[in-house]
Amino acid sequence: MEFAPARASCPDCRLADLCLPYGLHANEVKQLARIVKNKRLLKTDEYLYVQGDECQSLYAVKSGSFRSFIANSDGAEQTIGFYLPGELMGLDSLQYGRFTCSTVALETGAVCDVPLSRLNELCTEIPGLQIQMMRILGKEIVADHDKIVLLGHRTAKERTATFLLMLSRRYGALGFSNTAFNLSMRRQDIANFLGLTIETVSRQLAELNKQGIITVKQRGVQINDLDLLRAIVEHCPTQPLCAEQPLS
Amino acid sequence: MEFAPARASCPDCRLADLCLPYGLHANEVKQLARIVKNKRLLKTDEYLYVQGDECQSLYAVKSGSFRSFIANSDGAEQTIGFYLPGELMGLDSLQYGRFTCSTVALETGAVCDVPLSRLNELCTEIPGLQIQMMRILGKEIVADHDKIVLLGHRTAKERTATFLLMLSRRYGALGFSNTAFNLSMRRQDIANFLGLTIETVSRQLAELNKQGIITVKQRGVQINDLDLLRAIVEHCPTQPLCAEQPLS
DNA sequence: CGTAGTTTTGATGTCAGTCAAAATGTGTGG
DNA sequence: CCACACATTTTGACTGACATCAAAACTACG
Repeated sequence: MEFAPARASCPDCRLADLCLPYGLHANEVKQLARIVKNKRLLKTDEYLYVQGDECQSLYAVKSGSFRSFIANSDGAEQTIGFYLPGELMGLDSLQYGRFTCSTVALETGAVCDVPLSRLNELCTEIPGLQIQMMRILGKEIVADHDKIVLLGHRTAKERTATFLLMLSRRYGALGFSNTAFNLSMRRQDIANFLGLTIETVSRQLAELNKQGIITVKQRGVQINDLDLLRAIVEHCPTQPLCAEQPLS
Repeated sequence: MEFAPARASCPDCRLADLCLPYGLHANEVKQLARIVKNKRLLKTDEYLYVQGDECQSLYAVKSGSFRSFIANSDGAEQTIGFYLPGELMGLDSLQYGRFTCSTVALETGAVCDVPLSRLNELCTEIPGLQIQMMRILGKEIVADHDKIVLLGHRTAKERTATFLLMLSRRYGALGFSNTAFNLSMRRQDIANFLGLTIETVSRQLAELNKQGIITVKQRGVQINDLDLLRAIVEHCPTQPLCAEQPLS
């Protein structure tokens, strides 16, 4: 999903209010922009970083979408999450300075490279930036908690519906349609993320399609009845994956 | 689990190197100690805070243990995690300033109250404290990722073994035995955390007991063969719930 | 148009959930 | 110290949702 020209710097970036600059004054945003370097371009299936790599920078999604996952010694993967424009990747590295998961591009995309040492320095100079980092980290934690709830005691149907609502909300927050979008990930990625098999995901999507709640055709998804979809996850916590709301 | 006198302040606290003061100079620890107030005592089943409450403070476990969970409108719960001494609770509130989960004492315990506004101020004054906050937040995220892996594609036996290893590691890091300990949570809490039922957890523990790998008697657990227990989770990511290692 | 990758559909098996009851533990008052 | 009530844990029999295995249909790309 193309959103903003990859060359646009923080002060001109349409994603600024969803990203690190949120809440900063114009001159502070300029300071931040000075440390952000090398807007890196990635092709489909290209790795942004690999589990175990030393972390020099965090990465903000400029365009495209990404998948992060943890692999075990057998090569078996667990998808941890998907990243859309405006979201910050690599926060898991803050503990030891190494990435604990790998991140790969689901489609052609671009990221902003935010050097960690410079970011830490700037956080002491700009209190608002430190606050915003805390907000973003809190958001990541809440999103992860929502995933724990998702995987804990949900049926295949509830998981599938929750997944669609999660994307709907996030696309909407980005200014796109929240009822019609293309999935950038394969069925295998969705299934793995939801703790299911591709067959089960396929069957659940087929049934939602048959009931008329959604219309699926390969990667294309149209939500025909958001309320019915929400009703499926009704007996869910507070709100489905609420961490995807814009910061406010 | 009693660990240190509840009245001990940061500079004298045995948990300091597992908690916020890690990596700070003596005078910085004193500054931190000045903002930490009201060491609060809680009895079994007493709530520390409730989902939706406005967050004024983060809480560090001084003694005892705690369970945090998310409840939905039906009252159904998903346990998000357990907290042992030295761990910081309430990090999920950093996004919007409200707790997104509830936290309850599993036994008599004490917490240190760390006012959030003062902590933020101090983070700009003491760069090392800001770094340590980032480390703690990164640790929380990695721990949550491990839980996602745990719930994603694991069998009941693997989940149960992982749970025991997780506690073993954390008790060990605290200076206690990593092979003999008492569970402070009920079977219901374990089952809920692992995305299983109490019957299944009971059966899995019974089988591990029958195989001689562990000896369970109600709340008491003795691990007779750590390697066999690890072998059960062998085909797992990197290391089981590695986020529970001490910061180093 | 042909090959490889992805998704869908169908038939069967199994692990964990559900229902039910017994066993064990915990606390209270006499 | 015992008796009783209540909560927690264990054990057993049965069921069901999702996984597994297998093959067909669809898509994409050279």
